Amino acid sequence: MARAEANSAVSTRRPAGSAGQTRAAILEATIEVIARHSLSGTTVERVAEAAGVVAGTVILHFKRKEALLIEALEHLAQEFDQARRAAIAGAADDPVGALNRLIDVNFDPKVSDPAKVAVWYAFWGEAASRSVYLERVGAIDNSYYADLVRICGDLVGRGGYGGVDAEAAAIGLIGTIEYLWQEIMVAGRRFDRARARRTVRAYLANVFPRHFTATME
Amino acid sequence: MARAEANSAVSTRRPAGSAGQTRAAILEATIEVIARHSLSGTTVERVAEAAGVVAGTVILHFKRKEALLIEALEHLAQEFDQARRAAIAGAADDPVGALNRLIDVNFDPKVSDPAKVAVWYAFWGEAASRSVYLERVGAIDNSYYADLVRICGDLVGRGGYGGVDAEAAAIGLIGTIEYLWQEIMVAGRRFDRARARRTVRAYLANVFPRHFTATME
Amino acid sequence: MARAEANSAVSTRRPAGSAGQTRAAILEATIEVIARHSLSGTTVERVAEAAGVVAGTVILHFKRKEALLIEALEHLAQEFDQARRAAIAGAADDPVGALNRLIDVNFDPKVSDPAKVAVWYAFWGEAASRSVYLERVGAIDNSYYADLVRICGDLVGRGGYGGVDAEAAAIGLIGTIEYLWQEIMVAGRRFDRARARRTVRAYLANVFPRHFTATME
Amino acid sequence: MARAEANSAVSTRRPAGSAGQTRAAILEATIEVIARHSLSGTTVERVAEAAGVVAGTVILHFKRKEALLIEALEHLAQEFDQARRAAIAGAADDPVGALNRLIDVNFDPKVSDPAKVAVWYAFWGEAASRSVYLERVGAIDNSYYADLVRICGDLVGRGGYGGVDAEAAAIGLIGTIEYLWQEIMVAGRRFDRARARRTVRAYLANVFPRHFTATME
DNA sequence: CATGAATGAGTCTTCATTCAT
DNA sequence: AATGAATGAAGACTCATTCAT
Repeated sequence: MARAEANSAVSTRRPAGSAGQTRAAILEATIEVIARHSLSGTTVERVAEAAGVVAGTVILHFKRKEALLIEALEHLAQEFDQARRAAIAGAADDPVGALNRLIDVNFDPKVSDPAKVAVWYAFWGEAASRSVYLERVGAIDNSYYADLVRICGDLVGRGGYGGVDAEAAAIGLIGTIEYLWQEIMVAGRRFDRARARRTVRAYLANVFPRHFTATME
Repeated sequence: MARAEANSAVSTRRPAGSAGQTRAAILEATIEVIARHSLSGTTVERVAEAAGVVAGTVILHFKRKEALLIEALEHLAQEFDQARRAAIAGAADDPVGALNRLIDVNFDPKVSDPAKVAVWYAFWGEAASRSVYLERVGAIDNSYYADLVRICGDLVGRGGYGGVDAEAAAIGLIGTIEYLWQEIMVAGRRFDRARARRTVRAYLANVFPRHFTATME
Repeated sequence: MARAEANSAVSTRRPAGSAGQTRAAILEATIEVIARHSLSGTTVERVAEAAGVVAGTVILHFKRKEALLIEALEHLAQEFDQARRAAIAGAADDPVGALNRLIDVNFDPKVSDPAKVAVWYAFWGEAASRSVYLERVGAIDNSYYADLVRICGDLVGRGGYGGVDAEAAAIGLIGTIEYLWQEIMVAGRRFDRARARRTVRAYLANVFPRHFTATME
Repeated sequence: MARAEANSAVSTRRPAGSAGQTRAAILEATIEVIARHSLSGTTVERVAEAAGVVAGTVILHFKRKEALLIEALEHLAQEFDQARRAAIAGAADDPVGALNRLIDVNFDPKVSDPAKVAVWYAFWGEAASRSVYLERVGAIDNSYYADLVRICGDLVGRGGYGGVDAEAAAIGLIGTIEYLWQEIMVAGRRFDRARARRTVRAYLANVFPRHFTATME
């Protein structure tokens, strides 16, 4: 909130050669506004106000509102993707550690910020009728899915869980996390992250009892 | 509705029941339009066109657009709720049968119609910023959750699954179904319902191996 | 000016089933506004105000501003075309009479209304870069040209003007009239129509001395 | 312009003369842009781009867009005026030669460049509602008119064309040329200049048969 | 009950212009 | 002299809603 004012005390506007700063502020403001007003209530004016600029400035930087939304979505998608990818790096040698890190990252306050989660679901809600969104949202979800199936498969194989269906285990894991994310959207700041982590671990303990317990950390 | 047909033959009176018919047509049209254009692209005019009336008529019946949307959501929520409730009726005596019926109903083509699923997620996407939606969507999800926890708890107790966390098992089940519903939204008519049912059963087999197998039916 | 108010004393708006009336009023208003403000100064708002409606109503009837302009142009073009065509009907039998009637019609106050003339040149001014306008404006001018060449050719043949080039005579006639039309645009209400007619006849007398004199009527 | 290149090598001083060069480039670019996009489509940004500068620079040199347009019009008007004046210099002694030179200059590719002609009519189109334009465009047209009437009068007197109305002859000449200029605007590069010259001479031959023939040159 | 015509509040977008650098 | 960033006023168009018929 009130980003643009920061750089200059006297003049209300025009902080000089600061191109990217304004852009970034607008992008951040977009997330805020979508979270508060949903996609259908997101207007260029509201975004501008939240970014401390004027509507024209938003268009100046993003050409069209649609482009702004897509860029905001892409921004978010990449943030999620990178965080998850970092968490499961080296999963081949340590699937259990990878899954634990994945849980942590999914409920890290910075990643699963209520505003970001709300925005994520806002885009999902429009995805069915907007292929542009679907491509972005869908792409990251698909790669996430593939990674998890691989990790669960590893664990099934090496952990001696003969009867366990790795794919179903992975889907159950994703679904469990998603269910809890939906709670974030509803509960906002009151969401209990520790309990959420415990619930996911309880889920994993149900399927892989020799490698997980609900109360680990 | 049956009444309306009765006097369409003689018609000594004004087209009785036509009011209710129009209302229903508009409500149906609303689902169609939201599915195709998302909430932000749903206009009274588009709904009217899909229902074969003019925009004024839509307002005549629902007073405000917002009321129309809420009623459409409520309609959908009740449809889902009733179908699920019917499926798990008598769950106390037969938790396994209840869960199997629940799976079937969740992937019944009438219940999980791509359009309806898309609309459901569209409302979810706006729920964070519209408490009206959240109440409706949230309410049915909560009662659904409570029912499932109870059923899973029953199964854990009676089935001798000592180590299994019933709550986590229920959440995993809901999440698994939800994950597959998202696939419906993406895949539309191409969605493979049989495979979806198998996946959910595989999930249940992972947690309750002595009562479920992936390929049951 | 203030067309719409005429039909209803009490209510400021909504004259009932009067669809075409409003359309016509807007079209007339468009001519007025273009004449006063030129094409680049013609806004939907100004047109609406001149027509006694609101900007949205203009769009309601014409969908897009561009369509309104094109329709206004077409309206004008047809008016000119019909008037001229009527004047030269039966030219085959009486070329001299046809030319005289053509002169009269071209300087008839209703046809060569200063506003209409200004609008005509406004469209000409944009025609070079807007093929839509060019097609309309060009089409009527071409047929006009062809008619005149034919009539002059007749007169050359039957009148015994051996040395006269009919095409050049026709072009000179069109050009003379056009030159005087430009004066209308400049002089507005002060334009001397009688003198204009005399000038054109003087032109014809220069070329066809045995059939025309400057001061005929 | 030559000076600028001279010090581009050493450059002990600031790029002298660059100011005037930029101004000229912007003026030229303005003609280009108006020709391609008409007056209503001419934006400072487009002009700037065509001139290879940014929008701010255009304003820097001309203060206001309106001033730029007026200056461009004045530039054009003077170019036309000078060319025509040069052509009819010495007309008193040789009216026939003056008229022939006038024809040539009017269809000289440099003078009647399609872009320039389009721009000329673009200004005409707005002249009715912009007195600034009317003054400029009107002024040159008036002096042109007066010159031609004088020349034709001379020819009538000295050439023994007793019955010919000099004023009407002059107006017919101007109108003929104008008619052909409109063809330039429509036809662009495909315009047949030789045929145009022939047509004008045919016109003069119609009026002054003993001094002109269509095919002279 | 239903419609067609109209409204007016908003929304996105364009564009001339300003100004610090 | 020139630029890049920003502004703000104005513009076209959308859309929920009103209302006489």
